[in-house]
Amino acid sequence: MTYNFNEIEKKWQDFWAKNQTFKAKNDSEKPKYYVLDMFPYPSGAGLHVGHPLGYIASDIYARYKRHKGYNVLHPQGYDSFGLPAEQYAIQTGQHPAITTEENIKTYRRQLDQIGFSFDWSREVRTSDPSYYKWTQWIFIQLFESWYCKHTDKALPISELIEVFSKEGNQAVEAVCDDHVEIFSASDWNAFSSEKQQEILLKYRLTYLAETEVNWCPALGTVLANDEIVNGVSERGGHAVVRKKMTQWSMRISAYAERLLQGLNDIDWTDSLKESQRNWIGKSIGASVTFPVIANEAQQSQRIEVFTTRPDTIFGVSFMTLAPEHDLVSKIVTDDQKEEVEAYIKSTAKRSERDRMSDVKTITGAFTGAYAEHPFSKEPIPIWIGDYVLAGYGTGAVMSVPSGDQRDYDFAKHFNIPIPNIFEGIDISEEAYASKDNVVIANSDFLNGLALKEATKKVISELEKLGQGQGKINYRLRDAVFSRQRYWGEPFPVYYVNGMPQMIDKKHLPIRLPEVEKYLPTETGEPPLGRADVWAWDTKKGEVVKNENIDNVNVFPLELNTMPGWAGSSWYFFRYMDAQNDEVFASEEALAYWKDVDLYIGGSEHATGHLLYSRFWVKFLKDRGFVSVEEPFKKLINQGMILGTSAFVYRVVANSESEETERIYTDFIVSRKYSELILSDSGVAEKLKQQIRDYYIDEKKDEYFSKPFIIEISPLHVKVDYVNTSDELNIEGLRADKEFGKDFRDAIFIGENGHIIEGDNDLYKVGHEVEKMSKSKLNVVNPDTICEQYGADSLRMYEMFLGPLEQAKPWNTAGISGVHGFLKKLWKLYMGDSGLKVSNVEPTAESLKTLHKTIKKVEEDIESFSFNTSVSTFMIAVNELTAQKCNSKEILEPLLILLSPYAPHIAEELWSQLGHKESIATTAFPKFEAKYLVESSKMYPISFNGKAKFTMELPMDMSKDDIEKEVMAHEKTIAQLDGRTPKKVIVVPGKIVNVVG
RNA sequence: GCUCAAGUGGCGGAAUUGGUAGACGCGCUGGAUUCAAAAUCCAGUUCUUCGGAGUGCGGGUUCGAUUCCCGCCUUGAGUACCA
Repeated sequence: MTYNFNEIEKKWQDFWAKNQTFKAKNDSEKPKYYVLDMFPYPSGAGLHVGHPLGYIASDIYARYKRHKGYNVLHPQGYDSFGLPAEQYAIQTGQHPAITTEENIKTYRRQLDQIGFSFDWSREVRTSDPSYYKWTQWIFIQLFESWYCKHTDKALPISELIEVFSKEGNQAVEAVCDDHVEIFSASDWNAFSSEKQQEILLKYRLTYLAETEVNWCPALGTVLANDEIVNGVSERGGHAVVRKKMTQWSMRISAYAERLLQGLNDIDWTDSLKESQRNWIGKSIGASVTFPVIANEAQQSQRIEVFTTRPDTIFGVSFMTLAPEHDLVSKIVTDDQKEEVEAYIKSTAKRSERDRMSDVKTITGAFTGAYAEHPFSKEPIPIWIGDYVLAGYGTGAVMSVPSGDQRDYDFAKHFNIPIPNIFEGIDISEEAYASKDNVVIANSDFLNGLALKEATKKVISELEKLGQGQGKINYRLRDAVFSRQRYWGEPFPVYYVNGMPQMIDKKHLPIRLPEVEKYLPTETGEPPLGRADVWAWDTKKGEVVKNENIDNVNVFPLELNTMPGWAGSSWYFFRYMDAQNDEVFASEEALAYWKDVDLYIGGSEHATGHLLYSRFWVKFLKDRGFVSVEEPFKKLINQGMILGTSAFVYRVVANSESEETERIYTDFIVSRKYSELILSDSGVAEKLKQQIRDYYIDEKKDEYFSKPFIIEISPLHVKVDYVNTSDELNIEGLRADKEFGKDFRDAIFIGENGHIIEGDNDLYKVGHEVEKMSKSKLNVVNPDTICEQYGADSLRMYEMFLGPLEQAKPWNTAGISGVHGFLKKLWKLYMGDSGLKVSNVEPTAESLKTLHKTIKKVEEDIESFSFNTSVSTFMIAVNELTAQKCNSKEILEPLLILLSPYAPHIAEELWSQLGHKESIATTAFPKFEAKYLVESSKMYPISFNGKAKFTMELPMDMSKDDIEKEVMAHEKTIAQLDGRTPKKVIVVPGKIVNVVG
């Protein structure tokens, strides 16, 4: 009987599905364990071998935990709202729901064929109304909450309204918009409803406000900070500009400190925690107010700045405002007006990207106005400059050129004085930005103080003046929550007199309306502006036709949709109770499953999904909907699997006289030959002649008759046409549907310089390790691998490649190793005539092999070192084969060890051994140390730390006896060559080292 | 610039309470089997001037360092005028 993996794998996948082997129970006596993979977005391209890496690792762990007696929740679903499906819809007119459905089918088929132990009865899709009903519900909860600083948690907005109506807002300590007006209870009660709603928006955890946003014209939508990479959109790489728009925002800044502190209690990698810490960006300093010196035409104004170095306040020689700062237009003098306006115009034109890529050019303008120094009362010129960001702090800085390099450069450029306030520090070349060895000078009452004391002193003096206090600032900004797109969750919001109103929870879900096109309207409204049935009837409690809008009972609905991270910020709770229609998950389910014990996914979600999820969970906890503070107890980032790209080398002729005149020839040379051409002029001449001869009858002949230089242009080719020896399948390449036509006329020159006709020469490709992607033509499809080697081989090979967290290149050739191992394993159990396993007593040797394997595999799984257990299995099978072991007592437990890694073959052999039940919940074998006890040890004998030979000595031999034995050994005498050793180190059970 | 991670054969990688560096696999070489091929099996495979040398480089601690300490270099990832 041979190992027919295709048949076996299909058989067991069907068995698991039919018997619901992996269905998790919500009421179990067993301890719970929740293993989760990051939500996949079902893209049209399907899976490549890089995608399942994390899924395989989590599946191994989930299966292992079942063997260890846990009730395991291991679900899967789809983050199915998103940009790619919508972009495709725009191009083809196809409804995104249809493409999404098709893509999900492909994903499901691909996932199934790898043999994952998912509980599919709990599948969720973010684009499913029964799911986004609860996303909308959470949004409403956020709207109906505010953040109380006093209790440090979110509270219902009704409690805030009660306080307002009883005592106004003077005593309220809330996280809210800056500059909220102070009012009394009687003021509040006298306000109109609109006014009250306007005020409440400044307190709500999700609020509508005009904010400066990142607008991406190409995608027609705003983007959150984490959706922008290097100044361009993460998806598609389009330009992003700054724009003021009215948008929904999430007051995540309220949770900055808790998000930061919570990192200390979770088991995540340091690098991931570090990125979140940087993203939150806590800095401790002071806020300082500088009055603007008023001239007769202007009202008195104040500039508030944030600084981390209040101790350097006497070093301030100018102030700088961001060009967008509100105050600029109010303080600019008539003389400077023209210059300032011109400067603002020129900076507004620069995109975010330009501004970032060009940090060296110093630009700015003087406003003509002056501020007054809090202590010296000296006038300080106020400048504007785009090195000051409107979005950070207050958008204004007190510039201390002696202590900050950017201020220093700005001052040098505009000839502003640079007063030195550091004792014994030379600042003639650069600023002294270090916080070490600071002694303040030329600073009145701060003279002679070190940083810490000076900071303390200056803050207390500022407080006395009422011009400042200690302050903590966070870089974390409130997150923009509106997207001007179609394929996302609709907001459960309608507008009365321009004020947003929540639709009552009982009417949820508010379903996405139909539109005829997925583009913005002609007037620039989002795609939902095209819907005809998109108005809210408050009487009927349903969505009705727009024509019914009367602004009395029927009102317009919100036209924006929610961003991709809305649905993914809470999905892990839905898996606990996926079918519930009454609540997002029942109390019992939430109480049983609590949180995710193990979360595996990519590090690209560090500052997006993983931060937003933590924020929503903290909020849900504050409001009593869940009991956990953090969603993901342990998190592992799997490393990327890189692709091995293949290159052919096209010959390019470049005119000797005019360097820009390049012609791509039809000649494509092999790897080795391409190097030869560049290094050996003789070979190059020969090729030139071949090219001239070839084009002799063509128009290009004229070009090639003149002298030209040969260059080589590497070109990606599909890795599908390259075999394990790097040889290119030329005929296959020419027949390729997509790229074949590019090579139909190509002339291939092989390794030995011959034009390839038949098998007279070989064409070899070059290769390079790059990210696996469609555009680099280096994707390897798991379907092909499963077909040729089987899912078990794929699973084991993905693990065998290297440590889970590290990036590593894929090389299909290497899979023969693990595939050969599985065949060898099969042969250990199955002979030509069937099962070879019997009830014979195992040998001590076999028991030792088994137990050291149990020990190692268990340790490896616990430490997520899956690559080393694959080696361990190989060693075990090699040893047992050599021992000719066919004892059931050995081979049966071995299958349980293997089953998390290669579940199909394990199930098959398990049933061959006579079991009727699945191997999935069989108890993990128990390691027994007694089988590993050794009576002797092969001691390595070292001389000055270098091992020279080994000696077998009893384990229980004393140190002295070992030394005597070693010294008496003939090889020792030969090594020493008559010398007397200074010292002999004997470490029993380890090593002997002879020194001297 | 800052933060984090990582540098070991031709390749993926193994070994860290400091104790025989290169497990396991790929590839390669030779052999067996075969008419031949595939498959399978066996042997070898860090370099070497055969003394030794050797885990990115230079120091240090130690009887002994891939492992610990100090200083550099390189690569990758993230972040970036954050006051």
